Amino acid sequence: MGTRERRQREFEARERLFLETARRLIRDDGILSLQMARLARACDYATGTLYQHFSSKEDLLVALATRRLQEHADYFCQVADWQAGSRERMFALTVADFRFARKHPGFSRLLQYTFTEVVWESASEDRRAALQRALQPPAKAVRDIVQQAIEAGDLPSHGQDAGALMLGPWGLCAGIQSMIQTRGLLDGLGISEPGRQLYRHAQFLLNGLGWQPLMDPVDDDALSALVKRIEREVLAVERRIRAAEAQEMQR
Amino acid sequence: MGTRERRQREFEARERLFLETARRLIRDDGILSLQMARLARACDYATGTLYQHFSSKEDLLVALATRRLQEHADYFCQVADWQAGSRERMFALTVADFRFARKHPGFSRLLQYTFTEVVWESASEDRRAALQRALQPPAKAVRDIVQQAIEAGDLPSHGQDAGALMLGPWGLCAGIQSMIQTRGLLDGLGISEPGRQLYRHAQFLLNGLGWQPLMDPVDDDALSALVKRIEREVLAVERRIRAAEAQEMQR
DNA sequence: TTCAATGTTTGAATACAATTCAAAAATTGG
DNA sequence: CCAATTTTTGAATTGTATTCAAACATTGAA
Repeated sequence: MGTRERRQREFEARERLFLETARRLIRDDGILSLQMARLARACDYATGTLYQHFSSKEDLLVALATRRLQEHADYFCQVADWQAGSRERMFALTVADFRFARKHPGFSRLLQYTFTEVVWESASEDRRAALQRALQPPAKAVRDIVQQAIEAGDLPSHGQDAGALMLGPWGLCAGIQSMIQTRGLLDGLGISEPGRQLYRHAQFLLNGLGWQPLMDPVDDDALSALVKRIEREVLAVERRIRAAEAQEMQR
Repeated sequence: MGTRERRQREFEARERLFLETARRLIRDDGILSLQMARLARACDYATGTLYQHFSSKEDLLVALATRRLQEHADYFCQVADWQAGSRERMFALTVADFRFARKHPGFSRLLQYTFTEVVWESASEDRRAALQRALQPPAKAVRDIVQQAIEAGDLPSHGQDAGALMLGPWGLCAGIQSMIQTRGLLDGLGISEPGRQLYRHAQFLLNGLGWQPLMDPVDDDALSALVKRIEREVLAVERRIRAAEAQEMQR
């Protein structure tokens, strides 16, 4: 008797409904104006029901970030599987991350907000753990690229493990993206074309790590060509995901 | 008749009182439990008076971040004046930033929170502009180091201006620090000693930029010695600042 | 089928702070 | 000294997150 399982499935479906609706509300009106009561109403449930799923608003935000991160992660993992040299694939992650942020600006802001003490510490331990779990596949994808690069002789290990080596490219990307997010910040510092700068510095760092083949980050033509090539591939991946999503919708 | 000026001075003094008290309250109880009414009471003023200074709680947080940034900036500018090679000075900024974050963990979290859409966009235009102004001196200090390095032949300009070149080291530092801030995040990814990793990757990036003299970031002894040396100098600067502050207190 | 026990949903009530604003107090200038 | 003006006050207002007692639904034993 699958009553318990059915219940469980229904509960999960309702949670997805809440999260998807929250996402839509945030996309339309911003994080600032998300209200628990409105969200519940928009899903035709009472406020209290929402609290069966999420212990607080912050808890919901972390859950939302986790869900979006999973999509981001799929995207990421597929980029990592791209048939190309290890350095190109590593760089492609930076491009993918940047483009994802461009395409879903709300998500990047939500993630930035999520990792803030105020939100992170107000969420439940379970939600934090779930987000950490969602972080594992993309982290593994990156680590694998690093590992393969070491094994192929493209990257000297420097006596470090793959996790340590990936922190730099990841941190660089996250840091610059976060600056880009903050309206007016880079303009105020007189820095233009931040996306281009991100790409350049990612290449500078890979050069510094001795990741072969070295590339001249200020050879704009070569860099643009590479980004274009990656975008073609990334777009293809995106289309595949979108198709898979559409199929799931139909079910 | 200096009545107006006196008023002005008193108003500014009161604002400082509010900000210093807010800082203390946040240090003791965290950002989460800062309450406008409590803060006003702690300063022996009515809630309404607080709103003469700050248009909202977020406005106050941005003002607070600005004030702390100014201290950070002094620290920074003095590090930049340190008598040493351009590369050592550039790296010293990373060390200074990391140590400042260690010493004032609340500040780093506040800054992270400040640049979040939720806070940044809720603050008044004036406060945002003030924060941007406070960012100019440290930005100039960094730019100057880059500029001097180019002029001294330590760093190829790559046809880029100093602002563009500093974005990488700055972003790397900000990104990794932000990850360190989020409790459990790096542990969950199996990354240990993140401070050490930050230093290493900063060096990798400087190497990638071709900033002379190149250094081996995984020569732990050399790196530790350099950090120790910088800490000695940085500590000296800190003491000088602390002395200046004490003097100001007496006035 | 019936019914007590158990679990779930509801939304009005509660709680909590941020923000406002009318009245009181202080200051100014004539 | 006083009327006009500015500043301060803190209780009232407002907006929302969160709770919880009552209503409703489900289950499984008799």
